[in-house]
Amino acid sequence: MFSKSCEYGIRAMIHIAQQQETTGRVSLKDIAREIDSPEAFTGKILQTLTREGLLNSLKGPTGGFELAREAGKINLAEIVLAVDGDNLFNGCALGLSTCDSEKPCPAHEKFAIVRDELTLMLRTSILDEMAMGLKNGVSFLTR
Amino acid sequence: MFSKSCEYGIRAMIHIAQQQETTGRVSLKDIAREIDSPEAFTGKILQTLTREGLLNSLKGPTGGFELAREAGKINLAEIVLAVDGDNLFNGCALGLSTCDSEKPCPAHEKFAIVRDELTLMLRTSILDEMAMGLKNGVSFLTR
DNA sequence: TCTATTTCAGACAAAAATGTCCGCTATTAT
DNA sequence: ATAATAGCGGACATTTTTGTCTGAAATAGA
Repeated sequence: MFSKSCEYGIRAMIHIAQQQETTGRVSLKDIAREIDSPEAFTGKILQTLTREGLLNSLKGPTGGFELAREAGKINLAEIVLAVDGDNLFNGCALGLSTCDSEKPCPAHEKFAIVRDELTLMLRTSILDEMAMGLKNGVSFLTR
Repeated sequence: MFSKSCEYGIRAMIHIAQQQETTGRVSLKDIAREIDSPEAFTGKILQTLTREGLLNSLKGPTGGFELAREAGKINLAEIVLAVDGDNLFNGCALGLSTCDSEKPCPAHEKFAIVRDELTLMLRTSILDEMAMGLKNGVSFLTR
């Protein structure tokens, strides 16, 4: 569904949202440890998220990452788009480049419905709600 | 969403379903040409589908592939499962190995709903209906 | 200023997915 | 029988994804 990079990216964003409320900026080392991901590789993904405007970063001691906007205004769809691009949202399920409602593939109609629901679900999955769940012990990020 | 292998596999199965009604067995060469896929690679995927019991194959002149069951009794979920495995149906959206309703990831609840709908959509996408759409010019497999 | 810390950038490495090639086997037709 | 055809199996090649390493740049604190 999502690439490994995207999985790490989402987990990192949720962790940052939950962590920065109490401790401010979060370091790569802390993030990688908490979400159980390879540190250097996660660094690359956080760079991407920073370039895409979803994170701010600061170098040096006390440096680290923080959300570029408040956690109530960032949703999963943005993160997926930033890391994996728009293929999940726009691409044909069967990989056809010409598939649209004018010239649909055999799965187009049914697939469009599910994809729209997936898109909606991602757009309505807000970081602060997920961070809240983590804090309350309702959900977990441990593998 | 699906791997390239899976996209080719689905397109091949739909083409076979539509083609075999009139011409019987369908050759790899014909399939690869019609669904615009690399021939040798597609051959590997058809071997998998044959091993998984979704296709029958026959060697030699007049050989080729045919559906192992009638097209009305094969759905997309079976093809996806045969080629890509069960990760799409069972795996955690964030890649956590421990994620379930007991110890859910922050996206578990919302994601489960969409995934169930995707599963249902795949189960109710039947080969003969899609083959029909192709034959009637309602849908297309050309890239 | 000097040092320690932390992110950034680019090169490099390993693994997985995608794709190719070739000889073998089974089957059909002559 | 023999030749031609078409799928099978395994090795090999390429590309993409995933992951690592190193040195540079920026920043904070002593």
